[in-house]
Amino acid sequence: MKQSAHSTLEATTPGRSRPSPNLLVAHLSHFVSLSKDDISFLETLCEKQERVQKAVNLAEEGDAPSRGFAICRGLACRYRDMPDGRRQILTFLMPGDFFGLHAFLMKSIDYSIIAMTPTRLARIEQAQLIEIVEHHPRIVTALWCHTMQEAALLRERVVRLGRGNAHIRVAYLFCEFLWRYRAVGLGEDDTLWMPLTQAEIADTLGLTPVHVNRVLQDFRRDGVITLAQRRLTLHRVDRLQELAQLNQDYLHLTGIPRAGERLLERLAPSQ
Amino acid sequence: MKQSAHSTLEATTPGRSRPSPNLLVAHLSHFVSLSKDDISFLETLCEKQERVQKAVNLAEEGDAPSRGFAICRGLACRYRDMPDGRRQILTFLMPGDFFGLHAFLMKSIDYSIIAMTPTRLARIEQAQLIEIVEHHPRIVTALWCHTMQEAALLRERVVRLGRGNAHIRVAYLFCEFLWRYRAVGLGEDDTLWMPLTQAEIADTLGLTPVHVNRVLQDFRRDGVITLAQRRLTLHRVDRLQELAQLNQDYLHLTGIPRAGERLLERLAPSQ
DNA sequence: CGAGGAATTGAGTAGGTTCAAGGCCGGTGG
DNA sequence: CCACCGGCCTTGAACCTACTCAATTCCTCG
Repeated sequence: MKQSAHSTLEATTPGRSRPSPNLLVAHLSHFVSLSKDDISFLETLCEKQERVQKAVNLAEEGDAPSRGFAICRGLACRYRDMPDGRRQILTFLMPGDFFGLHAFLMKSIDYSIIAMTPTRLARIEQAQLIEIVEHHPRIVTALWCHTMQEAALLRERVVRLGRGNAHIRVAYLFCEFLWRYRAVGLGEDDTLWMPLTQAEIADTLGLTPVHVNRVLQDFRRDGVITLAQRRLTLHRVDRLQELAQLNQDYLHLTGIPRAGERLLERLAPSQ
Repeated sequence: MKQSAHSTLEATTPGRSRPSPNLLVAHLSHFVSLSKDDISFLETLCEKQERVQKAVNLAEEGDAPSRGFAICRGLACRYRDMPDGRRQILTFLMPGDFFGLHAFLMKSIDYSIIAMTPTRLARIEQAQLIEIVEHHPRIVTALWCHTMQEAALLRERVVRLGRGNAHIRVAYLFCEFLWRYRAVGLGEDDTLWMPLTQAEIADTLGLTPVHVNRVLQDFRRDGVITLAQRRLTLHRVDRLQELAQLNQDYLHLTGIPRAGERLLERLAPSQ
């Protein structure tokens, strides 16, 4: 029942006809359907984007959390440096992702954030956070869902690192990228932008660059992927997905259940 | 600056003189100071406790999320079964922990929960959740912090699984137990209740029972720990902590920063 | 006292690391 | 236009940590 639910990857966008061109809207709309007002608020957010070069640190371990951001373009990651010089990449921040909105509850953050490519982000000031909480309850709900999704992604990571071999881990990472890109309307077919170097993949999956390289060779030899010039094509997505042991909707994109909606309406009436 | 911050373990209870006998109160008080009203609400919650035997499943992967709970006594865990019969334990639910309160935002849960020992829990009905949101803003805030703490614990897990060898992982697990127990006022000295079997430790850390056994032998030989009859004593906590590469306050127990308090007051006035 | 789960120990194996060298490719400067 | 440089990728060989399989002992509990 559970383990066998490995069906084909689908870009599921329940309650939405087609993904919005604005990636924040596209992402959050998976969780809750937003009002016109919500949408235009998010679009306004994206008007003044900040450009950040590759390899620039957006935050450092130990910092007091500062303002929040939303990623409009590019790729960033949370990571942790180890005493011996190695590092572990924790999570990726992709277009449509938010971060730092809950961080004001912590005195310091336990990870650093770095831009892995040239990146554009929309800063979210306190004033705007307040505006969201006071006037955009559906965005608040969607951001909750976003937080739960992040936690779910971390759990998947733990499972792969704890019980998966190198091939499973790499397959998982590629599927994660494909699914998350599709969730915001990027990566139509099975080809996607994969800006990570093999060393960065290794840092993500707890492997060495050398071994990542060998796994990739295997996948290429088997005709499962093509990867060159930062473009990754997944032929045989089904095979990869099965290898990665991913089940449908692991991103929890199918919206909140009926009971949850009723409860929410009770807690925070939307109109 | 950051990496070298490995000082000695301390049971830090900022803003609170001594931990409350009620473990929910003790836990949440680390994040926000609760009012008398908040405290008596939590105490009332614990009056009708549900007893659950060892090895009983509290939830199954794929289930629609049901009611929430708080753990009053015992130990439970979230876990995931693998297709090949192995399993990965994701997180531990210890006395003072809450779960299922945000789950109503998801259509199904991606993990199972099982009681690892005889456990007592306080069920949290929807009505009570509503009461919390409407009348206990400080509890709401503390529950947010609790969620962030859970995410931080998952990140630590990823780091250990990704970049730590077996010794580091075991050392980390023991430190996590000690710190979390201390956070709710259990485990005064360096001795604590460790109900996990070696197989369960293995399932947590992505190892085999055999290898866990060998690591434990090493630690015993070096006089770092004593472990027998489910009682674990950490002599040389400092050594373990250094091995585990844990920095101070990784549980984020030192309360929310001033700026966060002001923001919260603005968003949800506490009186 | 018996039974079954848990812990322990040994020996052989394998997946991934380490170290090291060489090749590819894009960018830069003369 | 070409030569050089540096980052990234690739490949080989030796090594090592942790796994596998299997047998034995220890505990605990009925």
